[in-house]
Amino acid sequence: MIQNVVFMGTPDFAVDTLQALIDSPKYELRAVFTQPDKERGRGKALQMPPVKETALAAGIPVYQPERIREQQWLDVLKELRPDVIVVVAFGQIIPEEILKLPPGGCVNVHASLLPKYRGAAPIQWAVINGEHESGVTTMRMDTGLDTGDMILKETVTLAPDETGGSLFDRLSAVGASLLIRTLDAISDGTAQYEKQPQESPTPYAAMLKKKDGRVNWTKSAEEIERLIRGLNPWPSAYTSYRGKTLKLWAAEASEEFFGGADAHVQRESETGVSAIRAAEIQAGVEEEMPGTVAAITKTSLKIHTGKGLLSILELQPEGKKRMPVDAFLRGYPVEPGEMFGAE
RNA sequence: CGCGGGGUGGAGCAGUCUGGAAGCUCGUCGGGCUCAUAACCCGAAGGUCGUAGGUUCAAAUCCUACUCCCGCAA
Repeated sequence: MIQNVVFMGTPDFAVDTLQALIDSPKYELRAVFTQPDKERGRGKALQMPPVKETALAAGIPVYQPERIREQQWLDVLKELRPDVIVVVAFGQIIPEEILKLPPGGCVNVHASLLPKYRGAAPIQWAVINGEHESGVTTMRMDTGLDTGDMILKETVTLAPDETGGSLFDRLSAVGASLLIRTLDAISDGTAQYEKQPQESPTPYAAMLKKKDGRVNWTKSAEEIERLIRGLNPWPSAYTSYRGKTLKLWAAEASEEFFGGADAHVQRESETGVSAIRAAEIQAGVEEEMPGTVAAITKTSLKIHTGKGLLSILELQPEGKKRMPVDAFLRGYPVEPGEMFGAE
């Protein structure tokens, strides 16, 4: 039987789950732990984490430890006497003493089908890697990173045009309901704990850095397209054009080729990319280099990649708003053979 | 006071430095051509040049303040 709950979380993803707890009549939310306010935005103004805003609006006490592992916070938690601690994207490693404190344990909501995509950015990486399905897993935390015993799981199917943002929203909602069901199961003693395998079948889903969004044009058009979707809306994929940053918001891989390029495609599939590429370089066919403009019409812009053409659909020049590609082409006369991503 | 770019007909841009008739590529509307078109030809409408004030014979352009949008950084 559990009643008293303490919540730990920080970003948007945690808000749906927090709200579900606030709305739940069965559980009493004793306190919310979140990261300290940080300087954000252009003005350098101090801004509170989304979780804090939601908690304050609901009148829940908020604690913002700089370091949760310090003794004082353990003391605070002991006094709160939580039956269970719910952790959703908190952003700090929780020490073992706290993990062991609540009788019901520390329950984590993770946005992937564990053991796949352990780490801080499972949503984006699932899209980037072209997964056809992903989901949310709840688990009882242990000292490893996302390695605890799994309790409940819910699968969602990824749409062909799924973006990091759209999947984020869906999994956020799924996570909220899954957590409540998980608490119910723990509370009435029906929860089943399933051990995870030691090894994850996927690479660790590391926190995304701005730099991860830089497009490597030697990758295939499909891979680049997935990167653009996975990093939309944050941190966004980008390249450079005429010395300025150019964000890419939407694109599609295109098998379409033009004019004499058809011959190259045929040969590429038979003899391999590198041989053809070498021959082309030798022949001075620079417009075939990855990153160069392959074809332009009034409403489309196709760029050579390591494999196939990438048709840009929506982009955003530095200092401008995002715009569809046809609008971009009206004001920025792109030349065939011009290079993207050159610096 | 973190750094920087920008606000010009419906869209995207040029023009600002070197003040002197509002421009380009599109879109829209009307007409023509075509089997056909996000094609081509002819014609038209549509703008307080972000706001307020200042300098000047004259301001999109120079000066001041304000406001909104965006990129970087965090």
